[in-house]
Amino acid sequence: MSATNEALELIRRGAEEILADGDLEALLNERRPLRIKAGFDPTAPDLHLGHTVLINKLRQFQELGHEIMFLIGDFTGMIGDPSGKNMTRKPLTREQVIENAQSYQAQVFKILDPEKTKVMFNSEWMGKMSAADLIQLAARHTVARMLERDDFNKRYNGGQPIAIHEFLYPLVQGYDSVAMKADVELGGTDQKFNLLVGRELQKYYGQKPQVVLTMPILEGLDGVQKMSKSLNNYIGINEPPNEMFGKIMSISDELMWRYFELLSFEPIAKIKAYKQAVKDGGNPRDIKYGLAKELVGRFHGENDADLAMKEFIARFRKGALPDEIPEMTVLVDDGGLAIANILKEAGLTKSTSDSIRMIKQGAVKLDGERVEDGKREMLVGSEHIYQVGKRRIARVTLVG
RNA sequence: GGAGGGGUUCCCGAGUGGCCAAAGGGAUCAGACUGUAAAUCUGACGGUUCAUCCUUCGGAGGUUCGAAUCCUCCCCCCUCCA
Repeated sequence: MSATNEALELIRRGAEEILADGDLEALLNERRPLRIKAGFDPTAPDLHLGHTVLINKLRQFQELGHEIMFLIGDFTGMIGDPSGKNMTRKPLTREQVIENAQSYQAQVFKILDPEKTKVMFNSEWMGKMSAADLIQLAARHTVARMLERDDFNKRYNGGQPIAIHEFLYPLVQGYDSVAMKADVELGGTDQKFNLLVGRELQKYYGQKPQVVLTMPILEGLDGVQKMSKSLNNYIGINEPPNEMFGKIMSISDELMWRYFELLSFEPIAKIKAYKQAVKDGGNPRDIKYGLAKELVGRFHGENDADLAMKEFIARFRKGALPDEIPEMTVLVDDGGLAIANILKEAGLTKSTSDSIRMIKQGAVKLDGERVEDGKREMLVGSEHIYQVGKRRIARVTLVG
């Protein structure tokens, strides 16, 4: 396989769409570091694995020796991107933008090599643009074409307001490509329209139109809806190793392959081999261990990943207690307190009713022994390990 | 401004005077099983002094022995017309 073909295979991995694929091949054949652009709204500083799909792709380009331009849309952030939203988003203040941008970088450099990443801000050129320039830019696009964009279309037909400045957003994003002389721009599938505007504008400004590469939106833990914080089906990249490991192990065996494709750096051939192994009767669990270890290792280091795996096996396969059990004290008024109440006070259950339900279901253990009677009183001064289900554990001391 | 439809427990959604703490689904949690916090099956899912009593069905009043269900006013959302 030629170097170009090898690169193409890597770049195409997981990609939803590449426009135009032929252009990409031609670019790669130029044998020079390509200028790869990806823009980020400085709004969400709390990244989860879903966000990393795109960043991983950037990293692949980086490894192939291309120049990554990480664009922070500080100027556009002050406008507010309406993509995929049905409502006009409220703009950010200058301070928020700067703060978010820094937090962004700290997280992104867990994947990208900071030495080889150029961080740019679009206020650099947009801030200098005159009103006349802007109107000229706006003249490059028609209302009808803007209305082709799905979300604009829906809102327009649905009688929802579209503010004029929202039309400017794709134009500004497109102009960024001009200012940056981008060879390739990456974005989520929801960004496709905006990315294509970049091609149009580059042509107008006498540049070769950028190749547009869109990446799919990653499904969350449920395997159906997109990963997002508000749906609470996400794995945050700043989550503690044990938590992250457990969450990855909790995805379905089927979803695991999707995560391999989009999140793992293992070569495709190896993933194919895994699939075959499972087909031949191998245990998908063991392969999932590998995925969990790789991802935890990426964000916390190999050591922590090893520890997380050991703890997972000990706890969930062998039913052992975790290494570190949170300690807490519960204040008791008169000598003793019923177990049901202790669980509630210790925060192991939501309410006394919840405690009673859990006990009924056989979920509660006291020093490893199943609790049958929630009314049983424990005395002041006693110290025991209370457990609700497999995951909620605390060493509770009663004090008077 | 006019006409109509609607706001129910985390979400969707049934319920039109007592059998309603409120069907069903989703999410969640637990148990069993297991090859994993997969899959599957079972159960729980307002609070409490737990076979009791209390608080919930947009808000405030009212009718009634009794209301999520009927009446009055108010707030919010949607559809059609102007």
